Amino acid sequence: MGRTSDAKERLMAAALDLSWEQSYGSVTIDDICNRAGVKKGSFYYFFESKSDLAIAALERLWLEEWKPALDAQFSPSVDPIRRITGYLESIYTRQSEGKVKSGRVLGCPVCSLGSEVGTQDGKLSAKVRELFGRKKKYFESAIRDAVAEGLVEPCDPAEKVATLAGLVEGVLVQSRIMNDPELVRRLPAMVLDILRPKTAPIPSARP
Amino acid sequence: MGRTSDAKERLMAAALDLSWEQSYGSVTIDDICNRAGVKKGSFYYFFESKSDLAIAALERLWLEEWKPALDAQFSPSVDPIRRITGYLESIYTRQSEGKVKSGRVLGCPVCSLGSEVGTQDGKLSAKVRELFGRKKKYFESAIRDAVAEGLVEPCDPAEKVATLAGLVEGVLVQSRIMNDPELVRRLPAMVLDILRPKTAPIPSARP
DNA sequence: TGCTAATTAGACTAGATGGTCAACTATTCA
DNA sequence: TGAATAGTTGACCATCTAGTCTAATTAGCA
Repeated sequence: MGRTSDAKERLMAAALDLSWEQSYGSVTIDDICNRAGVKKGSFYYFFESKSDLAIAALERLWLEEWKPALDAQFSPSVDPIRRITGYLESIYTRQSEGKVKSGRVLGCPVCSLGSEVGTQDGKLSAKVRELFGRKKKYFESAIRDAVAEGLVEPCDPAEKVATLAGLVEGVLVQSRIMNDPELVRRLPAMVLDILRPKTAPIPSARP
Repeated sequence: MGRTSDAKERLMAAALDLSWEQSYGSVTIDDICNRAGVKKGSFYYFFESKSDLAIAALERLWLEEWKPALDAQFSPSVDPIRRITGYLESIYTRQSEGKVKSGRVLGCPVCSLGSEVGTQDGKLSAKVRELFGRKKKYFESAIRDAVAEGLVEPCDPAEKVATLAGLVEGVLVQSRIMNDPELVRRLPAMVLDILRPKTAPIPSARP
């Protein structure tokens, strides 16, 4: 009963895109409404505030993009080391596609947003931490499996993941600042240099 | 001739502090003026815009803080590996002091600012890149020296530095988002795990 | 078909923000 | 001492922005 609409979805997509292309703080509610083709009255019908919208947009990002991509890349049917390098390669693909489309390397939207609001918006940065926490589990599991299969030296998976996550996020931030996808391209090699697998990881199938 | 003032300095310091504690975009010119104890008329007497001020503030940060600290830490009289780990330890000291003072781990001000304005303010992000470029030279030189002294395996210093810089910036961003200085404390160990020095680095003198 | 709830349009307000300006004050040096 | 110079002040304006409110519209359902 009553009419239906995808305005809510469009608002979430617009908010995420704009904060990624520019920055969370510099994007106004009017900007978001314009990009989404939605009037402000509708915005406040669906969301309480920009922060509220951003939290919803992050959860949507997880469900629609990150989770499916991670589930596919970190499938237990894939060699543990290859799960990680394959994922990093897909990051490179996305980033250099973005550079072609928008002329810019945009880095990780969640990380940029998190760094920006980390000291201010409590609920929003809690959501950012939540997403990172979920993502970390994929890496931890891959490293645990790699250790179990004797592919890498025994180590504390949590510590290794802290190093890897730091490196990956850092390289993405650098590539955003430098507008250079080349850094991201080298990410798999950098990570292998940290993991030092005993045998060369199984390369991905050529499509 | 004419009256003198340190208002310009106070404005630069206030701008840097506020953008670090919060974010560049969310800090208004009024905020900066209030923190500096300066009226808006004076602001526009010294600077054309917030962006103009930020550029000046970054150059000041380099001259007053980064350069002296780096010159001391990366002195050729210090063991090359120890230059790097010593520098990372000093980062940890600063970050955990900040956490005690302000209750927050603030990360790297230049990196946060760079990530935020990277796609928008051309001149400002050029200044950010310039600062990173200068800093990189210290690391490259240390690694070249380490290779020359046979402390680490031969490698391309530029590539190694890209990895190290990515890791360091990434860990700082993560520590800001997580508000956890512990990550930064582990940074020297993470970096040693990448450099893999053949002999244990010479520990710093206990004061 | 018409009822009803879901959605939209868009005008409106209050306050924040960037930016200007002319008058004012302090300092220095000739 | 008194210009000339360097810096300060606060009022002022136009614009932008978040947020509100009401009347109109539309889609699902009986």
